[in-house]
Amino acid sequence: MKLQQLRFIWEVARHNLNVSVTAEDLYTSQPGISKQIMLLEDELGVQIFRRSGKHLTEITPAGREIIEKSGKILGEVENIRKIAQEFSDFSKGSLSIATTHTQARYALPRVIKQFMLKFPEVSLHMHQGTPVQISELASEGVADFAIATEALDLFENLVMMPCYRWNRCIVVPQNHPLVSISKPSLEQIAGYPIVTYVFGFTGRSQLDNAFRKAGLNPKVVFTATDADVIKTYVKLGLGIGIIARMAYDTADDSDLIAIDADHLFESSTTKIGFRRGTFLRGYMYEFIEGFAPHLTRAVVDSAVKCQAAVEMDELFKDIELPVY
Amino acid sequence: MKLQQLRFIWEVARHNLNVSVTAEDLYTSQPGISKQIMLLEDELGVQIFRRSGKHLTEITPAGREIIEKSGKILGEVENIRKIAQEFSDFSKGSLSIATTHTQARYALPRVIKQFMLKFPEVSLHMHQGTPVQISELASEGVADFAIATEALDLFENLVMMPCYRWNRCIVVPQNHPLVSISKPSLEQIAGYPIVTYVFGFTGRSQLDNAFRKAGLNPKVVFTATDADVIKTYVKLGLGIGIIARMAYDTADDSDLIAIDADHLFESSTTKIGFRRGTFLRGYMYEFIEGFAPHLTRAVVDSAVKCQAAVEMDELFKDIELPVY
DNA sequence: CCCCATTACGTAGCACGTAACAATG
DNA sequence: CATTGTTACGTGCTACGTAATGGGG
Repeated sequence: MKLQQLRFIWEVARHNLNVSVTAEDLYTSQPGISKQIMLLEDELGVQIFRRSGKHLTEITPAGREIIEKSGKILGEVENIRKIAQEFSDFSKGSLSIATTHTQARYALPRVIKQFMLKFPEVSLHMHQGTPVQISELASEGVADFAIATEALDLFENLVMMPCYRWNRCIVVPQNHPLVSISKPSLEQIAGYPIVTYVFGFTGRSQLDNAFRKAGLNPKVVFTATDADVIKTYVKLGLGIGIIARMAYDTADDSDLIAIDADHLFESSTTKIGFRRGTFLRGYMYEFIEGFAPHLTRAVVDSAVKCQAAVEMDELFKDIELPVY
Repeated sequence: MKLQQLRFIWEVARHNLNVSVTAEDLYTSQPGISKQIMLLEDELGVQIFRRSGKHLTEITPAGREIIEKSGKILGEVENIRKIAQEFSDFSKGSLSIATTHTQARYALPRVIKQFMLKFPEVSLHMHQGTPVQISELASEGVADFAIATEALDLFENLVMMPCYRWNRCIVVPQNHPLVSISKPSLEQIAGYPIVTYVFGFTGRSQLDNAFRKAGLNPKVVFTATDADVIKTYVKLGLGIGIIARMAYDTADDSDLIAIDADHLFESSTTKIGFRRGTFLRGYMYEFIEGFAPHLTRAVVDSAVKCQAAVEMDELFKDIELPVY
């Protein structure tokens, strides 16, 4: 049994059992992978993949378990690499963050800038995607951290911790009738065409909940995954926008008026998550703390130890989250 | 990074940093190991072992963590092997049990015999040793199971479950004055020279506790690790014996009289333990259940999931243990 | 002075790449 | 017929064993 054989079966499983694209992705030859897989199956005496003719069709039950263990092993191998680097040069390394447009555009710049100043030798990588993609990246160990408001809790093997709470604002063109109302109601808002986030993004579910509870069915005329696009279409007069408050910039968006909507919607919580069992470099702890000051190294270490969601709740019940 | 490199550093750590004996133990050459270790250190950019001249003197902090992770990896590799074998032929495999003389001689024979009948193709290996050695063997994955009454809870990474409770009896030669007393007291017993187990074996600690609580300091004239030796010396008239009741055989020991001692000592509990995170073959579950009928597959699986000792207690609080 | 790790060196095995082949949809 | 996995084959690397070297206690 070789580590690469384990990597190969794991990667092939990850690539929908397509050996060719796996090979391309790993910068190696397709027959090489094929052969190593067969050698492994031979050594173990079990089929890992079922074949029909010249296609891998599915993973056998044995294969499923073997691949799962392989994933653990590869994770630990990665940990060893990180440990070694941490001890040989704690200031050098890499940090890859998977996140949504909203976070990347509005919440992270300040933190990232500080981080880069403090750790100039750490190379930073940002992956952007949907909340689900983001979680997947972290859960597979491709990204060190996932930062998002939704979907993070779908993945069992992610340790995730609350970072900050935030709420929405309504953005309208300057001459809009809503401007004159100090605290608009849900009903009043639902009277206008709405431009907001796509479902599954940036707390969209909380937004839908509020309207549903009030028995309202507002007309959402346009959705986008990011506030920049939403604002653009609000400026075009397509409707009123509902976006995260941090996405409203007084300077850049001077032709739009923001109206607080704290009284209308439940606040949402943005979380940071990483794969359970990952070794965290020193600078990773510092990044987390830079992003969410209450997440000190000690708190993070405690969070890692939590198994059940209940324990996690217990841990954070006395901690005041920052609010934006 | 190669799996064998990880195995090498792990084994060297296990062998008190002596590369030569490690090589011998692994049936390979000493320079081979040396070189692979250096290659690994080179690749990782960290020293794993500290050297003074030509000796490995200690493990570096980085090495400590790396070796720990390597242990996990090697364990998972072992699991993959077991999984593969389970799926390719569930009736074939091996089972190695580490236990004390007492268990091997009195508790296990019946179970082992049944097991061998049911799984003739599983090769059985018994390791005998002190409770501490036994626990070590299981904790390192050399043995699949540890069965003992003492010391098992010293190892954090062992899942251990109670199997049965038992108590002691006093064995005396036929003409001994104690024979005429129906329920002797601790004081009466302490009046005679005592022959019993060595400290750390077969519930010896419980025995000491009972005397200490009663403010007695009996004269222990001879100790042994097993009941056979104890009985032999009792027969020689060296003193009265205190042994596990199951170690008294009506037929073989007809020249000795056994006196129940349930009323004098707390009962002891014999436990079975295995390394946390180990894949258990089907026949392993069956072995456990054969030994302790309440430890069904479901119960064992629940026990594996327990993290804290409290959860484990909770799990077993309603289960009636067999008593011998 | 013995023990033990490192260095030197030769070889056998194997992982990997290229090219040809076969099967599937 | 395009896509994809397997077989065939050659080669360069490397793990491993033997032998020689050097440091410590």
